[in-house]
Amino acid sequence: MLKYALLGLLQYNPSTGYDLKQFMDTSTSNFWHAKLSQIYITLKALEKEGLVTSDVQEQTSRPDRRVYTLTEQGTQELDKWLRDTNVELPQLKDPFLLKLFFCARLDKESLLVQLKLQRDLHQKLLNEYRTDTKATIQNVRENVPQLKKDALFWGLTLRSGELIEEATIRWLDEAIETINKEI
Amino acid sequence: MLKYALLGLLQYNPSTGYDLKQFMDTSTSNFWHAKLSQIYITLKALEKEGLVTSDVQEQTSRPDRRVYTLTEQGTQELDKWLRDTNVELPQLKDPFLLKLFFCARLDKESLLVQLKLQRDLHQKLLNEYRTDTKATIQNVRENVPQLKKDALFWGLTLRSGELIEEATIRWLDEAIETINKEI
DNA sequence: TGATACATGTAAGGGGTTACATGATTTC
DNA sequence: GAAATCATGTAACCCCTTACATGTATCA
Repeated sequence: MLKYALLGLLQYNPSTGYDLKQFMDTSTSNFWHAKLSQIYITLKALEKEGLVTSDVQEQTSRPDRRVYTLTEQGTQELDKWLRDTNVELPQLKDPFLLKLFFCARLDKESLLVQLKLQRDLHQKLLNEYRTDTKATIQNVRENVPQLKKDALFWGLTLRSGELIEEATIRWLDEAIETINKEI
Repeated sequence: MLKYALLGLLQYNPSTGYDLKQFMDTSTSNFWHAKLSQIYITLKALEKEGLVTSDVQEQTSRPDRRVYTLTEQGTQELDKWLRDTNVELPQLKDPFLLKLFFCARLDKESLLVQLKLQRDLHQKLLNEYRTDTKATIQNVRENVPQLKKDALFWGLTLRSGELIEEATIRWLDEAIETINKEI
């Protein structure tokens, strides 16, 4: 799947692994993330498959940059993936919910501390979505005409994050209330 | 993390790997899942760590059952994990959102088909939560007094699923409308 | 007659994390 | 003087998925 994230990002600009990591961290991190080491490995594999090419830009005081470019074949692979319908739901893994499932063993105070901390973290993320992320996308929409349509879709994924964070915060408030009443 | 899922489930009953798989599929699958092969491997590792013990129950017309039991040390490990506060948000990976991020490349019709299919899948899951899953938990709450407190927490994780599915469906409706209007 | 449930496991390979290695430049 | 930024990569390890291997009993 990282494969497609990289192909997708490379359609905008030829980039180094380092660039792609930065871009992911500020755009897809909400629903997709990767470590630099894995990005380098995957880029190498994509080149072997002929989906990207790379050339080295020499630098003096920095390590040389290996810049990857999407090939025609890579573009086709990306399009094929986009058309291929997801017929299943994402199988998410959420360590916090797993823990909560077994929390009958835990004392009330620790429990409330953990729920409130999660609430804070989600609230912070939601605020970030509503300010920074929103502004970044708005900026592209207004100032980079050739990415206007892309920005619409980025906005949809952002809106998903916003609605899910709102729901999560409401749930945590409800859970805190339940615990306070019933334990 | 699967480690803790298994320790947590074993607190209720000594079980085989097969049993644990069944149990996970009907209780935690919403936020944690695993393949049988991985469960067998992890149980073996837990036994090596001294967190569970196993004994074999011979059967005639079926393969023998290897029944795992939580040890005192295992119980302590589980409690330690429960008390250990999650100071970060879950790093979720959602292939559908990743794809949507790049969907400016896709034609409107395919796009709408994919969004509507996702909507159906999420609606089905939500219905399941509201009927089957809810009933199962309610049943334990009313008929198994020693698990009444546990059932409260199971209910909280179910409620999280319900709220998130509702939010997701609302988001998909909104997205479909946006696409219809703006593309 | 074929699928499903029961029941356990191994092997190969993919994907991901953490740690290690290097090293100049810029910023605090 | 220390930390962050830029920049690439390897190695070890862990977790997970898919496929393979085995075999009876029951249900449709």
